[in-house]
Amino acid sequence: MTKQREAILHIIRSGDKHYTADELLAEVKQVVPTISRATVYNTLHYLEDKGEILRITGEDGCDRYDKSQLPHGHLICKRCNSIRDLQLPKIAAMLKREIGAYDSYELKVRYLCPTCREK
Amino acid sequence: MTKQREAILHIIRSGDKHYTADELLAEVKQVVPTISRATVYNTLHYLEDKGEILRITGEDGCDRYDKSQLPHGHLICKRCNSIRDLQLPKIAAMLKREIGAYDSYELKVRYLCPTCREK
DNA sequence: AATCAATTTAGATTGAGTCTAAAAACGAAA
DNA sequence: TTTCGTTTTTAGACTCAATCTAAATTGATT
Repeated sequence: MTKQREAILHIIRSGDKHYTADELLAEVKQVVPTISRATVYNTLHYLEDKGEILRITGEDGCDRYDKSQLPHGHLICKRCNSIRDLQLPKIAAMLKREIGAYDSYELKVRYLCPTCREK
Repeated sequence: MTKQREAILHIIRSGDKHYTADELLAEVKQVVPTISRATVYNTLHYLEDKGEILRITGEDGCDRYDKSQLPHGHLICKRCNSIRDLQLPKIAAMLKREIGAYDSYELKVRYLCPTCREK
């Protein structure tokens, strides 16, 4: 585990933020200033393959990353594109009942987040 | 309704294929050879706003379009990437109960399709 | 220390999707 | 049908997240 990968994983694991690759790049640079964009993507793919993190394909055309390994859905604000985790324990049982065997699911719900609703 | 929009909507509505913008462009050119890429995107956004079609954000970085207006999920084969519609009537009620107000949802389930399972 | 494999780096490249400004098509009203 | 204003289409330039490349660096093993 190189210091670059260590730093990226540490940032993703601390807090509940769902980072884009560019946001991560900016953060990691404070720890490893010479890090390049390619390394961030490289590391994200590596961690995704290992099952350490989860990729969320965004509707605004850029992916975000989630620290959680547990299956869950996402609430995505239609105004600011912020993401919040959404636990729906009954989904898994429902899918198993309706489909039978499956590997994983991805559930994205578009809504207006509390912050944007106030404006 | 212009002939370009008519043609695009007709292609989407005939069959169960989930087209990408580029696939649609190629198809529509056989009917309206002068059509441009911008018109395809323009029309897809127009139809999406009107609720005539549904956009599916793909994990491979390009969107696909679904003729159905009714909210539903998608079964995506992990081997051949084929897409099948998945009707789960109980989802909407569950989401409303858990979240409250929301705009739309997108549910993608990775699985092994019957055809690939045989091999 | 020497060597080979894995990783990082900077910058170029790709490609789906967007933007722009001019041309064309459309619709209403006289 | 002509006129006039609005909407749509068109070709091509542009954007930007993500990928690719090839050279440099780092790491691990003996």
